[in-house]
Amino acid sequence: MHRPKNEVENPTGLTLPSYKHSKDISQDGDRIWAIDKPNISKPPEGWERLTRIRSEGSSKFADIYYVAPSGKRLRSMVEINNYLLEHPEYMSDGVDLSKFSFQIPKPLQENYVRKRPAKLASPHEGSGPEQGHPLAWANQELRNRRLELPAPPCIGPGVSDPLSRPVKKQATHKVLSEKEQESKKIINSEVKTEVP
DNA sequence: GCCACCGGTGGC
DNA sequence: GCCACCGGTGGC
Repeated sequence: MHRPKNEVENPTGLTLPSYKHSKDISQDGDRIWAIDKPNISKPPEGWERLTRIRSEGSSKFADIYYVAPSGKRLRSMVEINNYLLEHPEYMSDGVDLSKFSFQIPKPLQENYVRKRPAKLASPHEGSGPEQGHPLAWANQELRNRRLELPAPPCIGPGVSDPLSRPVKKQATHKVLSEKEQESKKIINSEVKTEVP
C-alpha cells in the first residue's frame, strides 16, 4: 500500500517515532541504553510515536506519546481509544488500538530509574526507626543529585527531542543506529539481548 | 493558556 | 514490582 512519508532513513538512529519499532537506546557516558520491545507496531500512517526518555532519577524511565495526524497528543490507550471514537474516520481507515503500544524501553542502567519508596516510613523522624529505611536515603540522595544537576549540556539527537520547543531539562540521550547497537552489544557482553 | 515533563498511585 | 494512567506544574 502506501508507505508513510515520514518513514525516513535515520542514519543517526534517532528514536523517531516512525523510525523503527525495535530499537536500542543505550547509555555509555552521556548516552543511555535501553532495549525496546521488538514487537511494537509501527504507528499508523500519519501518526507519530514519541519516546521521551526522562532524566535520571525520575520515577519512570520514559514516556510514550502518540501524535495524531491532527497534532493531538495522546498519552495512554484510554486517550487513544477516546480519540478514535471521536474520529471514526481513522478507524474506518484501519486504525485500531492494536496499532498502538505504550510499552516503554527498558533501561540497561539499573539505577537509572528511582525506586519507589518502601511502604511509607514514619512521617517524621523521632518516633520512627530513622535508620531502617535505606531506600529513603537513596531517594533523598537522588533528589539532591537531581537538584545539583547542571543543565544538560545538550540533547542527543534522539529519543527525546525536539518537537517544536526548546527542551526543558533533560539528560543527554542518544539512540544508536543499528550498526552502533551491534557493536555496543558486543562490547557490553552483559547486556542481554532480548531474543523473542 | 498551552504543553512538556515529572510524580504518584491504583491495579494487577 | 511493574505497568498504565493521569494530575500537577513550571517554563514558555
